[in-house]
Amino acid sequence: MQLLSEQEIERRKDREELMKLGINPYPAESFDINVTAADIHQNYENNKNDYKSISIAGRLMSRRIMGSASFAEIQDATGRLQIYVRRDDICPEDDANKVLYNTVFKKLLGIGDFIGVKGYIFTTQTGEISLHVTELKLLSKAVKPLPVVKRDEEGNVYDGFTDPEMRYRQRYVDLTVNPQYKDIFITRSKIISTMRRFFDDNGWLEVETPILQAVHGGAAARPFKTHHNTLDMPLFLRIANELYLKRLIVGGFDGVYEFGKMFRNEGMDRTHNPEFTSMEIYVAYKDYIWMMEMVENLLEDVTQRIHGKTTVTVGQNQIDFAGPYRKLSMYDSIKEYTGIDISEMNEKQLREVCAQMSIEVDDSMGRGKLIDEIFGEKVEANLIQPTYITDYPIEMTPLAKKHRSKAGLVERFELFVNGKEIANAYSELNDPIDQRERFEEQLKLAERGDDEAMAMDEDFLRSLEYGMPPTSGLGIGIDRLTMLLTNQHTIQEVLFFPQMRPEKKVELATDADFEAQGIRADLLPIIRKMNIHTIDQLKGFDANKLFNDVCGMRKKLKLEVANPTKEEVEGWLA
RNA sequence: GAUUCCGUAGCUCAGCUGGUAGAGCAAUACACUUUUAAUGUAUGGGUCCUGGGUUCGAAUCCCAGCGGGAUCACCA
Repeated sequence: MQLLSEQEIERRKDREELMKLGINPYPAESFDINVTAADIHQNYENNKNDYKSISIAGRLMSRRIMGSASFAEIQDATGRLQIYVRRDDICPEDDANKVLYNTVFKKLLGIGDFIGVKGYIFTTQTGEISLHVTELKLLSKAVKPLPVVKRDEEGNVYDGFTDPEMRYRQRYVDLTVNPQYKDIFITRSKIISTMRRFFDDNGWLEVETPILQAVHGGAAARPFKTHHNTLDMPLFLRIANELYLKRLIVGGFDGVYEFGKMFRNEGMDRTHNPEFTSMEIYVAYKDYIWMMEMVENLLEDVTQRIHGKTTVTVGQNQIDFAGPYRKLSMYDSIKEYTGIDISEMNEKQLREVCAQMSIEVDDSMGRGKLIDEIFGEKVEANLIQPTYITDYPIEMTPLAKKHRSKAGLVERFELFVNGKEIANAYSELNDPIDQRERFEEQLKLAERGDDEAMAMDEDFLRSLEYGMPPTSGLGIGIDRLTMLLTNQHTIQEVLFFPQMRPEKKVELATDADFEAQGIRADLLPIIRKMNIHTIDQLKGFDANKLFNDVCGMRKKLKLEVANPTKEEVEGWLA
């Protein structure tokens, strides 16, 4: 049971009328098309002979009716095409009433309906490439009115469909009336397909690893918890897939990668969605130095493919993805942007530095976390052009190998672009004894109250004990990368269906529900008109008031039905 | 989670210090054979987010709730 607006009722009537005329508003058979709107606009001028017998389908997006001829626009997946519909061209000569034009096209079709049309392309007097329609067929009737977004020749938008809530909740409407947003998703798809091809060309294998994990490892984050009935055990939605991909390197693959959803049970805002897409890749016999060059080649390839060049405009900035990128160690970056050398400082001294800079810290933070806070506060936002920050303190990074020459550091880099982290990579830790100690350090942090500290994964340790070759690993957040390359500043714009709170749905009572309460069917229009749509609303009334109001509304609506008796109304509320 | 702004017709939005809700587009009806966001004339369309409170009277003021945006905190 749903409440319908005037226009929705009207369109449902149109649907019925079409059926009465013997026209199926939802025909089953396919409608063959031989051209797209974009093709016509690009190629008609130079190949006019090729456009004399075309068949195209799309959604009716506007109509301008002038008596026995009309202009309208249809929109297919590639864009819009104006169509010219003339009564005597689409109606059979023996139909005196010209039903297809006068009734079907003018009255029973509306904006949003899908139609298929055949005819020939011509150019109107005002110079618009248009389709002169000789055949018209309804393909699907829309019973909800589409918002009408208008644009003039300068591209100014009138009556835009702009409310973010409606755009995200009803993405299908957004994509229909704001087709420019499709480009974001097309680019997103190209980013992924370009990366996939790049990896495949190198002989690395695309793999899939478990999303349901008994131990959630590989990252510092709070997980979603679920339960498996047959096993009667808790399972977690993965927060990372790193430990599984490394098991595959142990198993003998030279290179494995996975594009996949990760799930983190944390805050939501314009850069965080509870599920997000990550790409992780692990390549054997390589280190993080090698990985830097690989990332440069990868991002050059991706930006070339989507923009035809390596420079991308993001907000006010022009960012160049051609390598090599600037490299700066974590300590040097802090020195550069704060003037303070923290490389030799212990936890206590770091706390003092944080206090000086009025950076908020708490007791659960160890040395690594404190450095990360300083970096996040003072350095990160300054890294506009692609910059590798390298050589992180060991405390921050339990899965990376100790630095080959610098004590207390690990071989890790993060790539920062436009002030945001885009990629994270290590020379992977493959010493099982060292790895166990690092996990134990994490457990100590957990005891101090760090609820994101990593859990011990015994099976992963066992795999390392069998031996993992030296390996370099990389993770890239696909949503964030897409935001960057499409110049969007919210993650919701690069996700088709960002997570939203559920829409509140009021359970409306049906006519039968009201009749079950003893209300006569002929009184129902009165009840509805009084905006009583649930049994609870009805029962909230005082019998006297309800009796008076119903009789009053009957009079107001001038309905030819008998008033209920006072006893009748009391019966409804019983 | 905190702060703040917002929620009015299918869509985009007005609505002043409280007095029975307005416009444009869309819809409906009539006229119109080459129009370009926008032809003309007429008509219909509302749970002013929900629930309380103040008041003779609430879209408007107050409180609570729901949903969303923005900023901040945490996280990728």
